[in-house]
Amino acid sequence: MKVEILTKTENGNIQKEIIAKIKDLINFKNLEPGDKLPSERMLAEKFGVSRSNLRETIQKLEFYGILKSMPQSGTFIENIGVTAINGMLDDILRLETPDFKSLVETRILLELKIARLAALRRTDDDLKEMRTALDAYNEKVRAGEDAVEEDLIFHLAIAKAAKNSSLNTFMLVITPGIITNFEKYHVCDKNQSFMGIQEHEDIYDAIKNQDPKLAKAKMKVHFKVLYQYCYNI
Amino acid sequence: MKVEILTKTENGNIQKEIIAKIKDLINFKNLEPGDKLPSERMLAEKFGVSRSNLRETIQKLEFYGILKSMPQSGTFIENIGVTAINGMLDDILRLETPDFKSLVETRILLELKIARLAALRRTDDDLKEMRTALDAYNEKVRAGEDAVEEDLIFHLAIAKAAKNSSLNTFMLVITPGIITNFEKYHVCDKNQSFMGIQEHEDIYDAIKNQDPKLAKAKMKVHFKVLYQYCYNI
DNA sequence: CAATTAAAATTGGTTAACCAGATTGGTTTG
DNA sequence: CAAACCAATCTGGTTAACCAATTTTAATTG
Repeated sequence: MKVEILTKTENGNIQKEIIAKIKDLINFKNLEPGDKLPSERMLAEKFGVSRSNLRETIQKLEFYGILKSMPQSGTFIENIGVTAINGMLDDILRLETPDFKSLVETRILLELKIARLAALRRTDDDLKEMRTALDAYNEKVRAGEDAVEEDLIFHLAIAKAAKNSSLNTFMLVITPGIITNFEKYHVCDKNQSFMGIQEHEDIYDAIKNQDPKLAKAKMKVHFKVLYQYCYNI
Repeated sequence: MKVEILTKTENGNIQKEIIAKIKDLINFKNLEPGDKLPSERMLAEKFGVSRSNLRETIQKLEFYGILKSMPQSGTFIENIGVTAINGMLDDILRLETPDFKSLVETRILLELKIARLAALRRTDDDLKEMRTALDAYNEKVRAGEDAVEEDLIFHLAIAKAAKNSSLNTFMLVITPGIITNFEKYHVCDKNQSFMGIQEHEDIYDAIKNQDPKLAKAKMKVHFKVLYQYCYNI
């Protein structure tokens, strides 16, 4: 029931080892925020790992805002306190690969908010894109074909209309794991797709009429089956 | 008002160019899901970029579940339809660096859900960790010192208790941007910290008593000031 | 002795060479 | 003729050499 996302299954362990060693370095050597880390070459040798692996790990910690590499200068500890850094590093080390349940739970949360925001912020162009996606979906379903992709496109169109780039990014990050599991466990069968037509139209209408409460409610209906399924798996 | 997160400010543009070229390749050469991409060396030359840049981009698309590299074998297109891939690639290309407003909006959404889940799922160990973090926070505030870090640790402890790894990851991803902006715009002044003591205690009590609704409500109170601030910036 | 400047060493980033394993095509063999 | 096998080749991953810019050091000069 594990999903390969947000963590590299391969280098994951070696990366975690490196992160732990960096944490030790910061604590043991009493490095303070703003201080410079030893050079990549030195650290790679000290840790007994390749420089490329070390660089990948540093990039990951840059992504989490803990380190910052300056070209031809060095890698620095971001200007947040050592307590916070320790807490975040512990969390990163403890992070597991999200299971399907986590993904679905999170997706529903995101999509409910997105529906609300989309109803509030959608432009006419957004609406047009949603309509196009929805038509493509309906056509596929009526033809009795698989429409998981078209479904996805519709939901991404809504996300775009919500005008929140963080939410958009998270939707994208979550999506592949969802799709893979859908296909693996055959979550979407034909019947559900047919029900989906009306549910999608309801969501679309609510967003069109700029009714955030209704949009969220209709999205909730849409996810009800998925929600229950996810909790019985 | 831009935050350096979720996108590399530097190689961002070159990466987007590469992604666009990969998209063209898939569409123009009619590559289907499951197909193998040309080798890294070939693509690097064809695109006129360095192999390392190409590899970084491929890893990013692997992260989004669009490509999959197999050692000593090749890079393959994941088994999702070409429509979905096009939609996702478009989205990735359009992704902006989240602004502060997006971050705060998303953080509040995540934290409200997290508070609810934590109240439902917290173990006694979780509670102990939260208590420790909270004590550290209170002490700092009462001493008149800055307590942004201790605040963060407390919130991360709640997130841990929510037992949802996706939500945990997203909190971590969002956090650095929030901290940076907090410091930049002096969001947290001493008065707010003092109010924070009671607010935090309320959240803690609700989670301790396993009252999800109250936990969410108290978290909402806690974020009210931030929310308003965020919408007036 | 202090200020200046130039050169040498150090830095992260990039490029090219190398590696082990998977793939492939042709050859051999039953 | 088909199946088994082996070597040449191609693959992503790794390592080492290289680059340009920065930082440090030391020599020079007023």
